Amino acid sequence: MESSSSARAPEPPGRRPTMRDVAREAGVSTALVSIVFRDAPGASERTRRRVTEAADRIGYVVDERARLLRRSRSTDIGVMFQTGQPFHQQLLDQLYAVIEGSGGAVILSGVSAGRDERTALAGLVSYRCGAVIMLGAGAPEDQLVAAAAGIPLVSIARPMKERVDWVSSDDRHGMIMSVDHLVDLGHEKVLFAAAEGAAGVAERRAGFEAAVAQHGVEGTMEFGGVTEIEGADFAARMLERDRVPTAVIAFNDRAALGMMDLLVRRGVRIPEDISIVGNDDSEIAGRHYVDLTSVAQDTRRLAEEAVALAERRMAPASAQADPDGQDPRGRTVPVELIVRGTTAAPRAGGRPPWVLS
Amino acid sequence: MESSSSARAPEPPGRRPTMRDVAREAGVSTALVSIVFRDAPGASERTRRRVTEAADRIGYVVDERARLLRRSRSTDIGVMFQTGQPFHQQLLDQLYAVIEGSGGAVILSGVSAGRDERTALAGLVSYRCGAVIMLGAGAPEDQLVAAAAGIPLVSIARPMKERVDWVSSDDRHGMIMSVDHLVDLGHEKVLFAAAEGAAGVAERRAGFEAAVAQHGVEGTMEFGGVTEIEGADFAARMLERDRVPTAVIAFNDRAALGMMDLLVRRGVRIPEDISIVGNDDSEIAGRHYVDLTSVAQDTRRLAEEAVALAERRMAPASAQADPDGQDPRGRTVPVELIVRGTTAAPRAGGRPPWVLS
DNA sequence: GTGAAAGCGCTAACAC
DNA sequence: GTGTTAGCGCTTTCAC
Repeated sequence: MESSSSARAPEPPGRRPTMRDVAREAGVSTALVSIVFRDAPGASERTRRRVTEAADRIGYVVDERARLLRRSRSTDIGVMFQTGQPFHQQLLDQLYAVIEGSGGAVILSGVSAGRDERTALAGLVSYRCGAVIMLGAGAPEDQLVAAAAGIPLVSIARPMKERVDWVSSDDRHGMIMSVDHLVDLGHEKVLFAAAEGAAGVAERRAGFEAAVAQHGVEGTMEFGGVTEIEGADFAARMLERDRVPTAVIAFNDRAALGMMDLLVRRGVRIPEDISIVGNDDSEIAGRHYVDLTSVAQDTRRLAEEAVALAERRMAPASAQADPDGQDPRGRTVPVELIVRGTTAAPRAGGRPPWVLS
Repeated sequence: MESSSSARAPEPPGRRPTMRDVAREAGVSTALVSIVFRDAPGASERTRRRVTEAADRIGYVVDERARLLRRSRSTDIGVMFQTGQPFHQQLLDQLYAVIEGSGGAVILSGVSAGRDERTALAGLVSYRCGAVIMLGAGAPEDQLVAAAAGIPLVSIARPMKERVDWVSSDDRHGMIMSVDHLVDLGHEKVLFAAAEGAAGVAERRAGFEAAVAQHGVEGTMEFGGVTEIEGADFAARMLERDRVPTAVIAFNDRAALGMMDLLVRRGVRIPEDISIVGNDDSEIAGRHYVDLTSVAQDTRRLAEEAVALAERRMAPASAQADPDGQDPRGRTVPVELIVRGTTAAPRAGGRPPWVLS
């Protein structure tokens, strides 16, 4: 009893069909089969059909390994992402769409607790990707460059210094829009719950400072973290004080969610007692029962720009778009403030002791 | 000005170093280099070091494509996962650990809005994985088998009928433990907010029915969904009724979270007014400000079993562990009930109208 | 331990 | 349009 195969696909004893088998079955040459499967010019419509039908009949599937090996200069794009990061997953979706939409292939490599960025990059290098797009890379630029062993790198959501291309949201402007919005509502004291070491911290701090200075309102920055639990802890600490701000800008939606969760449980009403602004506009922010005002990143655009950058570096040097040499390494993508239910004008004489007098 | 390379890695004019280059640099044969990089027997410790040092010097990285192509029977394991599914990401982490920990390689393929399971599988097939592990596959078994084109399939968290191996948590038992726990606390009327089409629904329903029958308590099943928003909607509908149960078992943690969120905002206290049990024990359930009683899945064990199954099918037919032919297709992994703060004894004459009289 | 040689399945250049 | 051919970089066998 044969128990090794679990499919009904017609499978000759152990061996997978190759192009040669297809050629024999269709009565043509292997070169023709190759042309058909590459969608290259040089075969009539009728032959094409004849070949694909023969391939289907014997269950042929093109062998990507051989294909890759042969066209030594690969145009596949490697993508390094952090497992469990919702935002990375959104970007992944977009990258798949952009790259595969234009006929390219993507090779994934995850970063997790037991698998660092160097390991992830090494895997990608061993597949000889034409370029690698990194989502939220954390390692120092030099290490990344070294691990990439000459393969061009593009970083999303993590600005780089000089040797790696990057594309990132306009965090500075997002922060300015957030402050503008809160000031428009009448808030006079705004708190930015920042983070440390996270992507875009510097830009957001700068934007915050510029905006509060411009409006002449009181702005303070504290550490609020990037996860739900850090946000919740931050909110708990905040409630222990004598005075609580009327408006808080969280570093991201996850932290905002944690804050909201704890505040609600403590009886603080949002937005009656306090206004909250998130960052990222993650999928959860839009849910009707969360309804969080947030700065939306344009993930589609981020993906597009990153792929464009990657393809530019993959292209042979002769085709480099910028012959002047000194091309900009970074690009910034516009963001948008999505106003939802967690922000409103501060209530005159709100509800002490929650509200800053 | 040379602007094509973004690394300082020593890179001979355009060409990447190959094994031959390493052999020349180290003054040995290519066969020896191959032995060293495969960790195969046949080289002295001294030679090994000489070779690896030479490789480092010229920046050699093994070419996985060629390697794969050459050893035609690949033992790489393909993993198909849904993007944006937190639980899949946890499994992914474990799979990486288990597979790479034992010297194997994993190839990822994501399923998202614009990329269906057939496409994801096709990608894996074209890389000639030795086996594919699917996380939460949704397509009908026949379609999956057809798309796999003869490559053995293993499904995690989605029981299959007969042609595909699977491993799944013991959902039935998890449900029984949940009901037992609530009954122990004194609840006499329990509601199961089930889902439709989700993995393990049948098992959970069966477990629920068996448990309530055994305890002689009143158990009802309704649709509660699998996402936060569905959970919140469910809770809203629940509150509109005259009588509200004292204990609810959510289909998963995400739905439980949505329920809790809405209930808290409406002033219902957990667990004073109502007890909630989740399923999955996702990372968020353990956070102190959520503190959700939940049925924990053993992701490590799920990964291990799946890999074992995959490796068994990859092995040549002669080595099949079960020569009797009729081997069990599915395996079940024990779960554990993690009791946290969202469950407690019902208060005598709770707080109408929330509590079922 | 070494070197030579065959070949994995495909692509691409060439002559027909 | 078609067939022939030479590798891509590696693994693996074999005689030395």
